[in-house]
Amino acid sequence: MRIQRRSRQRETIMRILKNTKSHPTADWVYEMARQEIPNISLGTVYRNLRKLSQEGKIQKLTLNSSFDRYDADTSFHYHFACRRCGKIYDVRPEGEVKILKGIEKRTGFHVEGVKINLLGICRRCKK
Amino acid sequence: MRIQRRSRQRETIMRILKNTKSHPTADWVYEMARQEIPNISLGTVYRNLRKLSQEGKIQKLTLNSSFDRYDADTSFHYHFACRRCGKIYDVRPEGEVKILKGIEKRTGFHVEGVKINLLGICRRCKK
DNA sequence: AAATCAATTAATAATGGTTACTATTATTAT
DNA sequence: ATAATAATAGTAACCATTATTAATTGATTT
Repeated sequence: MRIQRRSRQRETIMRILKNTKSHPTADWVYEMARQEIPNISLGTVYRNLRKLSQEGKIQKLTLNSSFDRYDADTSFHYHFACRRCGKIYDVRPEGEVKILKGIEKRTGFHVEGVKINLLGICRRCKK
Repeated sequence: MRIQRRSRQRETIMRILKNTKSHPTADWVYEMARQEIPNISLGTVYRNLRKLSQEGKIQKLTLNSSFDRYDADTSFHYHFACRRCGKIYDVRPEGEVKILKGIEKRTGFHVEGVKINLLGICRRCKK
């Protein structure tokens, strides 16, 4: 496609994603979008999530192999999945960014992207 | 199942995985196993890969969302996927292990597992 | 404002990796 | 050898995602 055209569906999907921190699945976005656009198609949700992800406006998360999640926060951060409650938490990086330089130096690879996924028990479930 | 029983199929799958560094897919393991056991079933491959993974004898990698890969090296290390040639490289950790302590300290989470997946261009493809 | 044209959509079929099912076979203990 | 049951082969089902297609819609041009 040459020209980007606006559509109510895509803008709704983008707004839904921006207004949540829950790292939702495509199906969750679909259900939310249906409350505004009852006859929106699931394929439309997937197509726009893919498009937005390719444009770098959102981030696609592949935490487990069963389904993908989406995140409107495109800044560099990690994701922590609680094994008990299933919630996905954001983890802000602190000094970890410089490890990438070390990896590049000793491997000779050009590192373009890093995904750091943590699994464990969140603070709330520990109690 | 209560008692673990031996099977030629599972032992073949385990040996195939141990003898490669290519982080193969289930289908690749299936094709290799068929050279020894021509009528082995793809379901058997999947079932045993899952079982071996649950027992901690192998590692399941979820690099992208389309299919899983398997690794008989269960030691802690990262994976680098070359965007051009598609090869998966192992990256040995150096000082990075201590970042987990920092993450645990500042989040209060109990971190049980970490997956670090890198994407970029490998040294060979850079030339 | 009407016409135009391609991007976008809704609806649905298809895809592909993985899992479940079931009758049969194989392994281990007795 | 027999009994008990784990494991298998073959196949169907599952399910998230993608592709297809005719219809619609949004921006641009006349």
